[in-house]
Amino acid sequence: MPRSSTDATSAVRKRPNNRVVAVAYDGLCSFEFGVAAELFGLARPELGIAWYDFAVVSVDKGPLRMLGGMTMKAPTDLGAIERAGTVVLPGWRDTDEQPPEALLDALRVAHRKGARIMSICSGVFILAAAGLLDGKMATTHWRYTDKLHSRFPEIDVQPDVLYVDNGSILTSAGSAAGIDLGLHLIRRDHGAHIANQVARRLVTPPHREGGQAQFIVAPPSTPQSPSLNDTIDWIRHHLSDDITIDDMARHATMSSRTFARRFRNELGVAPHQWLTQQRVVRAQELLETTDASIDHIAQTAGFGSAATLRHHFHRETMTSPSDYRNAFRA
DNA sequence: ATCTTCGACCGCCAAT
DNA sequence: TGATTGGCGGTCGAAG
Repeated sequence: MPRSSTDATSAVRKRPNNRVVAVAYDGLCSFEFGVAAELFGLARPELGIAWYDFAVVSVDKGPLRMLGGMTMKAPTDLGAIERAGTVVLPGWRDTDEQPPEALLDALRVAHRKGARIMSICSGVFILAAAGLLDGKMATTHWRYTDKLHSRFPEIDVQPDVLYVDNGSILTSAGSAAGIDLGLHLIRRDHGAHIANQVARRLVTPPHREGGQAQFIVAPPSTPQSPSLNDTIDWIRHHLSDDITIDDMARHATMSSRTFARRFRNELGVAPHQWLTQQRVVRAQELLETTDASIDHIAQTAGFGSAATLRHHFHRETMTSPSDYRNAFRA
């Protein structure tokens, strides 16, 4: 699994800059913008924590036309981008149009000052134009991957992933993958428990919640078969048991070879690898919400020993279980 | 740190 | 004819 430079300690960052700025423009992609507003702009008092401070900045003077025929207004002070902790690029109106230099400058400054920048769908072309993706892995909507690759050959385009996390530069595929990437960021900031509550409010499919892998592979390209979904639910309810591929295949009433193949096609990871990711997520939740010992959590999450838990935990999150607990259970 | 064992994964291919 | 299935075996990595 490819790994690239990342701010591995982001999970234990001390005083996060929680200002999130979404970049609007004439011809705004309404859905992608809506994803950003919903995830970061909706007040969530029920979580009992300080949520993000969400703002919108436009590169064009209003009124801005939005996809769907509405118009909106937004302030145009691009300085807000340079002060943001997180910048969201919710698409771009035309992948062939060079974004305004003022915007690219603001993004470069923000990046230099440590801000995270995430793109949804065609928003990746803005990051690319700013040169912030050179030598890095990135993704976008499958309709644009070829164009992105030919226009920016120095970018390592990943066509088959939901999103790519380079630490401070994050890109996501088709519109809805922006939700997955946003949840991934929220998980980095606030832990799996909070992120799962947000996901539940959004009613997104649970198996897309994933772990903290930097690299989440493609969503289903074929219609999901009901038996596979049933089996996935079954596995999620039996994480603490010893489950082999044969057990899974038997539950799905398929041969193990066919099960493994179908599983990989639909979820993008091999069955056991996915199982391990789910177990790490379970361990994260237990670390955040209980005072149980690491040993006990390891057993409950289905790992044979605390050493095994630590091994996989570190691989997925780049931190140790106890550091993780300290960061999210203050 | 190193070794052994065992299961997972995946390419290949024949059968359906 | 093309797509799907499932068995085989080599390789790799996890677990202890």
